[in-house]
Formats: sequence, structure tokens, C-alpha cells
Amino acid sequence: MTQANKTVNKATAEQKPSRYVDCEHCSMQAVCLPIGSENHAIDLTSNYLTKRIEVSAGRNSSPLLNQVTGVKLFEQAKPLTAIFAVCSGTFKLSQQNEAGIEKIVGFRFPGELMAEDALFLETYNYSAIALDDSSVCQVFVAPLSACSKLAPELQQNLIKLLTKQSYVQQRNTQALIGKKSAECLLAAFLLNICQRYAKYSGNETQIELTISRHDIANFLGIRRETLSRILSKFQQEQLISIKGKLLVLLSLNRLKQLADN
Amino acid sequence: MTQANKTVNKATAEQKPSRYVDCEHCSMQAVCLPIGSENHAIDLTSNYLTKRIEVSAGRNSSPLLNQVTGVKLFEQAKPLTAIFAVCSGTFKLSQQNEAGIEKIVGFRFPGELMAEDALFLETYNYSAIALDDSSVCQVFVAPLSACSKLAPELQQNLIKLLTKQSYVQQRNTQALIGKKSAECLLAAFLLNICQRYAKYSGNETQIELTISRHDIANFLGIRRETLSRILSKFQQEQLISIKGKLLVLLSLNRLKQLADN
DNA sequence: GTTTATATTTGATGTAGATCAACAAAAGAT
DNA sequence: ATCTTTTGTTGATCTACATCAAATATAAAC
Repeated sequence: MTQANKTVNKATAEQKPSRYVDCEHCSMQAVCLPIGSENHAIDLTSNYLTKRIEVSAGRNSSPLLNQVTGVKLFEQAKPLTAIFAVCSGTFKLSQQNEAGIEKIVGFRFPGELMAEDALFLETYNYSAIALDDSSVCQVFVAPLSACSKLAPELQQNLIKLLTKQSYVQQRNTQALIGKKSAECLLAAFLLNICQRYAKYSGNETQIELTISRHDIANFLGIRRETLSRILSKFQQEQLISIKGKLLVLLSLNRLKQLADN
Repeated sequence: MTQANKTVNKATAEQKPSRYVDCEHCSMQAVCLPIGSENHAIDLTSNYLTKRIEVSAGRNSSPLLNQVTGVKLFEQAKPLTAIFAVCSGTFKLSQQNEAGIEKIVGFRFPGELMAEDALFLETYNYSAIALDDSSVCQVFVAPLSACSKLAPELQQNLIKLLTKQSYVQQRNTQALIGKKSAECLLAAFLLNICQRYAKYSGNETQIELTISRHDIANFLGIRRETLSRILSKFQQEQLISIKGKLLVLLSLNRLKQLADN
């Protein structure tokens, strides 16, 4: 474990567990765990293949234009050399279209993967931006590729991992297309992120909301104003509470009811 | 090549090339083509691994409820034993949610894959329904899995294929979320299907539209009435023409302009 | 052929959410 | 501390699309 003391010293530290997600709760498990008893030689947790690195948040050094906040871990269209698992913190994944318009395509919490959906391809499909002081496990592709040629089981595990991941991804986005009302959309989103964050925090009724309203609205395909109104409404109706960065879900049942409409 | 003479005899046959898509234009190529010169033993085009089968359309035998039209090639949640490539015809892919609501998650034209996104998983993620008299190449997973253990190159090819596929899929759906207006959405959709169909027909300005308005609307997340209105408007504006089942794009440029808004 | 069912188009109306605009509250910068 | 910038909230209006409803066209059944 590397040091993340900076994070601990911050004002918001009370709400945030001062620990990394452990390997047992990480989606990379299928890749990292050594395969079969005879194959112990291939242990991807050795530093040869993987490396834990810190990503400090802090806004981009150049506040010229409406630049993205946070720090880029990797960048869309650049050569892909490694994939990542989030150990602590939060990331947003964004794509820029030809016109340069930013579209948030997802968020990642501890235990979740980034760029795995482009494994063995040439370039990253999206950029990853830290919204927080974060840490990640970096898995280099070249040695992974070499290893997997030696160990067919590893490769089958990889394929299973990737297909499962892409299925989850698809469900996440397909659900949102359903053209539910913005309220349902938001209810579904809040439940989703709290549930995912719970793997890390242990509590699926609350989350430290490091994601800006702008990014949530962008991701959901609604306007910031609309998002803000619905959040206010949810608070009036005692469905949620927001104090500073802490979001609490007050009634999972009613939110679930709203979500699947 | 198996016989597809039934199809040729149909009234709509003039508009439709009476041939299968050839292997050169098929997305399964990376899997089917024998690998390396030394590995000729592994030729997946042998009948051992793949098999071409016919799927007659014709509506479902039970017109009781608002049952899906067409014939199911495989069914969501059933055990996955094979993946498929479309040789001729059209398929729609549909998912049912817990409430039993049908959601169209995609269409497949000749040369495109089905169920590959669940390869090595237990069950199909969606059902595939033939909208046409169609034919497919069936690739059995068990022998494919066995083979790929022998040939790491095949497996790397598979991973590349899958990740590319899932990227294209994602782009297709993400583009639709962009919450463009229904007009942009439809323009993008028409361009997309014509372009994909062109691999088969050779002409990217027209398509034999076997997909119902209902299914298009469902896929795009708009109402049938809205779809119908926009189609009428596009015809008035000489952007497209519809005669029977034949859809012709009259101005690719103006449609493209509309599409990326 | 006729009849029945299904698919598609068109019209009238209501509403959710976009848009424009102003204001309030944080967060950085000096 | 003040000043500036960014981020979030609330109000007023407008429009695209959903919804309800009815007419027409197409396809299946007899």
C-alpha cells in the first residue's frame, strides 16, 4: 500500500473511508489473481505487470477556457499502453466528438475498471479525469499480452471479464435511453452510483458526491437547470438529502419505484 | 452455399440482391479465417465448427397477444451454445425487462454478428428475431473454446474483435443518447442502416426496409406517431423517398448535416 | 373476391423539459 | 480580508414531443 495521507488530511476526510478498495472487491480480480496452482509463476500482482499510482485532483493548471476540471489519467485517441482499476477516488470518462463537444460516457468508483474495453486495441476510446485525489492500479498491456499467450486460462478469463463488463455497460446506458422522464432517469442514476460506491463505503444509502451537476446533467442528457430542479424536488419530498458533498438516499423503496417506470 | 430459392421467388426480389454476403465482408472473418500458415489444421469454416442455416420469417404461429412477429433464432436468458453471423436477411435484437416490456437494442444486417458480446458467458443477453427470410452462419462455442486454447493468436483475434465490436456498439448507442431532437436521431439512424446495408447491397443510398415503424420507434425511444410525422416531413422536403418497402436517401449531404447537431 | 385485423398516417391538445435570464453561493485568486 | 470566477438554484416562457383519438392503408384470413 502506498501513502495517501494527503487525502486523509483534507476537510472532507471524515465522510470518506481512508482506505483503498481491497483486491477482493476489485473487478480486475480475474486478471490479477494467479491462475491455477501450477501457474504460480504468473502472478500479475507483482510489480512487473501492475503498479499502483496516485492521481492528485486539483483543477487543471490552465484555467483559460472552460477546461475540464481534474487531472487526466489517460487521453482519448492516445496510444493505449495500460488499463486501470480504481483503488480510491472517482473518475469521469469523457469523449469528445468531431465538433469538440464533451460527452460524459461514464463514472468510475473504487473497484471498477477503466479502458479495459479497448484492451489490445491501439488507442484509448475516452479520456479519464480524476474528480478527487485518487489512486489506481495500472496494468501494462504488453506484458499482459505476453503472459496471456502462455496461459490460455488467463485469456479466457479476460474474454469473460470483458464481455461481462460490456454487458453491464450496455445495460447501464440502454436503461437510460428508455426515454423515461428526467425524474426516473435521475432516481435510477442515484441508486446506481450509491450501490456501486457501497462496495467501497459499505453503505448503499449514501455517497460523497464529487461529481459536479454539470457532469451529471451531461451524462444523463438533461440540462443543469432541470437536474437542479429535480434535486430540489426530491429533497422537498424527503427522498434524498444533500449536505455539502454528502448525498443521502432517505427512501430506497420510493426511489426504486420511481426508477423503474 | 445452401439454397435460398424461396427468397428469390418473392415479389420483393427485384430490389434485393439474390446472394449471400461473402466471407470477405463478414465481421466473423477474424474468427473464421485459418490462422497462420502452420496452423491450417484450424479452419473454422469446416462444418465441424460452423454451419450455415436458414431462418424463414413468417409471423409467429401464436397471434394471441401482441406477440413479436418473425421467428426467434435464439432467446434471451437461454443457454448460449453458439454465436451467429448474418449471411442474408435482417434481424432485430430485443431485450425484455423485468416488467416484460420489449426494448429493441439493435438491428443486424448481412455481415454483422449476433450474440458475440456474450461469448463464453452462460446465457444470451437478448433475443434475435428474423424480420425476413434469412440465413446465418452458426459458430458453436464449445469447439471454438477448445480450438482457441490451442491457438493463442485466435484468442487474441477474438478479444480484438470483441472489443472493436463493443466500441462500435457503444458509439451507436451513445450517439443516440446525445438527446438530439427526434429529427437528428432519425436522420442519423437512416444514414447508419443504409451504410451498413450497403456492404450487402453495394448501394448506400437505399435499403429494403423490413423493419416496422413500431420497431424503429422503439429502438430510437420515440413514439410511432412522431416517427411517422418526421418520415412524412422528410419526404415532403425531398430528403428521402419511400415506395413500398424501398427507402431511398435522396440527399446524403443534407441528411448528414441534420444528423450531427 | 369480402371481411377482419394490423400497421401507418394525420389531427388536436397537453405537458415535460429546453431555453433565456437573473440571482445566490461556493471556491479560488490576490 | 476583497475581488473574481465558477457552480448551483430559481423563475418565466416557449417548443418539441407525448398523448389521445380517429382515419386510412396494408396485409392476413376466409
